Amino acid sequence: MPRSSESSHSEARPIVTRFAPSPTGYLHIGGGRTALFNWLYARGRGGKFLLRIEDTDRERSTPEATAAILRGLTWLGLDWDGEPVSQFARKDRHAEVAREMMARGTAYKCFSTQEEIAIFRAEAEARGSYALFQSPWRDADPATFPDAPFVIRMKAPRTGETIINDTVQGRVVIQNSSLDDMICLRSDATPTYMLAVVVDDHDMGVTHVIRGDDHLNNAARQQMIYDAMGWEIPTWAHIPLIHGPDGKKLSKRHGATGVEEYQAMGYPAAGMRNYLTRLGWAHGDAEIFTTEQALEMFDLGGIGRAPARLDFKKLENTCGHHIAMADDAALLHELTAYLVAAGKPALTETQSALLKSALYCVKDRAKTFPELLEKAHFSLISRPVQPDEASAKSLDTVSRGILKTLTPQLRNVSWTKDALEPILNHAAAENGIGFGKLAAPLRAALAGRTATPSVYDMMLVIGQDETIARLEDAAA
RNA sequence: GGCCCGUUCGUCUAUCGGUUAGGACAUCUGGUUUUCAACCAGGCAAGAGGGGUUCGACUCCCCUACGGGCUGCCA
Repeated sequence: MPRSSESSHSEARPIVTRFAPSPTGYLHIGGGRTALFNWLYARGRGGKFLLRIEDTDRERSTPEATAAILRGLTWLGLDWDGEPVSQFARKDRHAEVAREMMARGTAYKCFSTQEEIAIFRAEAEARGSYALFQSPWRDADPATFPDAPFVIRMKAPRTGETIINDTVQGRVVIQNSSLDDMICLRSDATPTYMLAVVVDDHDMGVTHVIRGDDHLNNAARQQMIYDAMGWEIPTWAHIPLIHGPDGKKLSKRHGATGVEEYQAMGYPAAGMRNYLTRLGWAHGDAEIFTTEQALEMFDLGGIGRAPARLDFKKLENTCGHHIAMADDAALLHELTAYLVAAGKPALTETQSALLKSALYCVKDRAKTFPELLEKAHFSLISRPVQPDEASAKSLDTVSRGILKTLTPQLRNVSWTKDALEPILNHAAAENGIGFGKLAAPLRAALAGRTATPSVYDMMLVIGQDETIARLEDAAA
């Protein structure tokens, strides 16, 4: 089975993908990647990307979780077509399909109670074997039906095999004898996941089901429903889950698992998209690319079959490239959103303006927003500058003396690097020190830090008056 | 237990029977330097193990080991 054959469907039909999370918590990073793959595949081909909230589990579904998932997707820059579909709202349609399956003879009423099933399983276990539950009602005469609650079960074929032609996993053969008659409609007439997902995907016109490979086995059961209804089977693409650095399934103990946590840590969305796209997918040697390029390149054939591990170092590196590539205005805008997400104080107008003019000399040095802010610290502070412990050491008596004689020379110069350079070089030479020795107290005076952008850049960004004032403060 | 999927440098991966097994991140060394970075040059580093098939296997088949998933009136 050649993996390159992406679709058995006609190329003319527009592609429709979907992301279908259950609203039981925040958007997991793995879910975010699944959504991203679906989005890239559809959007890159002029197709539609739909959103469906699988809220049939009324116990665990919450509107807060739905809101968090939508926020997470929005932050990642993934937009969906139309309104999100509530699966629960479609329960009547699901029940209707279950009844139609009965009419077609591909489903039946089962009156076995949960207790009976539990006993059946316990007995099998006691014998040391494992047996699928076989309902005695599968071929029962309706005349014998009791007046009791029932579920509707799929009348699944007991022999033969079901073949999943998966774009990622290849040809997967499941023996029908290993599958039981799954419940489609519960005794309270609500649908199970297995039924609902098939009905909804069919009704929504989904052409490509791209989801985690924890659903690979489920695909066989779902395909049976497609067959039972005579519906066209979508193209399957079961992608491996993301694992933690230790190779185990990604969980809380590995650190952040929620997409919004990454926003709060200060990773730019574009970098996150790039990293997540490359995690488990490759296109030759392409590493750093824009979303437009990703849209252009993304294909199902490039998805690997092995689970990938999250690597924060590479995430940071990727994000660093994207911060450096970003447009200043856009970067400032995202930085502002980051401050909100991280619960940090917003920038004043003055700070925003100065930070924006400082971006050119800090953005290619930062991998995250906190780092960017730290590098740009000099542009955000106001006098008097409070030097940190390390930088204070370079403001000794000798250095202050040098600053004292240097400062007046800065009053009547044009404020350009070309004009400033000879003055600072001369000051260093005059005092018999290297430029590095002079730069240290300047950094302390201008930024209160030892690690800063170039002293020239800082001087140019904060301007002549502020520079002189800060130097005078430090020299005093 | 049964069934299904997976396994290339530490990590993400390229390779789709013939390559000195390539790139990126990380790491190490050197260079540049005004601190931190960035940047430049270079180094280290991989086909889980065992059987086949073949003139030739990372690539195809089988077994084993390890990892993951499913096996619910959860999704």
